[in-house]
Amino acid sequence: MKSDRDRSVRLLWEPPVEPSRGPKASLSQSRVVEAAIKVADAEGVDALTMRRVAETLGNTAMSLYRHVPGKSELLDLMVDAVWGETELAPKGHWRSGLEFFARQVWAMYRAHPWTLQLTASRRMPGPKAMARQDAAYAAVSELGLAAEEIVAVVTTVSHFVDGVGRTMADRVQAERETGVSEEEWWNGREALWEHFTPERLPMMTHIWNSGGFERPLDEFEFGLARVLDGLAVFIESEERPLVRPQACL
Amino acid sequence: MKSDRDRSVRLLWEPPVEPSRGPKASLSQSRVVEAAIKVADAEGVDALTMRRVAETLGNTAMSLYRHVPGKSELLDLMVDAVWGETELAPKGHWRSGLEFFARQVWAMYRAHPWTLQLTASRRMPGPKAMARQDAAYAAVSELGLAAEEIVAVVTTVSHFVDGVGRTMADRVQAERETGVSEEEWWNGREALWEHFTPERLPMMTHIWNSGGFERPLDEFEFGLARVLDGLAVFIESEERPLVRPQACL
DNA sequence: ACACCCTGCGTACAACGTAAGCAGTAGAGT
DNA sequence: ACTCTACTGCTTACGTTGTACGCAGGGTGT
Repeated sequence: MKSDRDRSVRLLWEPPVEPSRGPKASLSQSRVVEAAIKVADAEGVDALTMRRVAETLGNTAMSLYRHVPGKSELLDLMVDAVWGETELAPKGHWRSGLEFFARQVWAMYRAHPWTLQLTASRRMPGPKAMARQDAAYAAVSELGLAAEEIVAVVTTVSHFVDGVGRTMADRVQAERETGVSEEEWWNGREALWEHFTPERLPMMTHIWNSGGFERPLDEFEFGLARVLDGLAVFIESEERPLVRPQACL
Repeated sequence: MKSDRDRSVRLLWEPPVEPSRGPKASLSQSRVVEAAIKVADAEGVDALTMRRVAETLGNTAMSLYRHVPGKSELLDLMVDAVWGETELAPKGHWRSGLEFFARQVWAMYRAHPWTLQLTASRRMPGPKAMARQDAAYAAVSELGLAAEEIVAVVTTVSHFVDGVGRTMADRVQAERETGVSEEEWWNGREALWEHFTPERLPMMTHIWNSGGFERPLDEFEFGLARVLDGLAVFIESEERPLVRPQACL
């Protein structure tokens, strides 16, 4: 149990050592991870099976277990690998730093939506994900905030980006699974629209008639600007309103 | 294909009709949905199998298929049922209305975290979820916003709440699966803490040493206040900065 | 009384992750 | 050169999932 998770830590934080004895491996850990990421990118998280990954490498499922302890650890490695693709924010104003952070995470989510469909909790954090997190905290480190306020500010941005990302990821997955675009799909739901009466759903029919659903604002851009505005109110206020610790769960 | 989804629509929006012929059913659709929600609440989304739901009802897996077309439709029904537990906001100031909306959704997520672990896209929306959505739009309907701005404002709040909710849901699931609390689990990761050096992760070690991780601010309360502040800046500004439509995906 | 449409359920199948074990290979030690 | 042994890729098999199929029997309308 304990050793399992510690193996994950070693897997993520320490470079794999090549054995000196025995036949050379035709695969390697990094090649397995790379192939798995390609499969997830191209075919979605549901297609990410050990058999499918092995197939793209010209091997059988069980051969992967020579390089990766199990699927869970493979996911840990995949997630940290894609975090490595993001850039760290340059020094500057807190707002541009947080915005940079948000845009990097958003870009990562768009390139690899499957990361959002994996359970995040208790996933062993790797060095690249941690470096990214550290850089985000650094962006708001010189404003005289208390440590827990620094955490709260970055967390707020993260939660918003996660929220938009999840919606986007679900959409991408649905489009791939059905082969039907979002718009086409909803257009085909006549049976649903029949229930959209002004009596039942006054606001939604009004918005619909005004075209508010057809020409939506960019969810990420709009929301990010608002969230940063809200953080600015907090950060730049004279007397900061302190929200004190409280049971959260 | 098409008829499948239309059946979902009928399932959700039209009350089920009792057949007049044949033996009385010992189960009913609502009893199946109720039992499924209980299982998901108590044992998590992974335990939500047809066999397990049937077991709690004293039946076998296949007997459920007399009342529900498949697992996907059962999930549709479960999600709409829990939306029905939330209250609609009373009329009032936009901010209190949006806050009420956010708190209702948050309460629902806390009571039924599994809703966040289901893929949301293309899940057939039911009447109760729609009523809730309509009420949220109504909260900001009298501010002179354009239709697409109304949508964007509510969407921003939703994304934030979804983000916090997801994190919470993952945490709950992990605690149930492992039987180990979040704190205990991280405390047991000595192998991980060895890599937390000030050179590698300066901000995180600083925050750690300042106790910023031990006494965190309430993620939901802090973030919600910031998001609403940011929306206030937008809503109450003289000349509203218009973010025009743009490719989002 | 008959036909028919219900009911619940047993069996079966194709995925999935992965435990166990096996034959072959190539560097290390002598 | 020879053996030992760590290491390779792979086969087989198991338990769990959603659910298609079809059957025996029950209750209602005619």
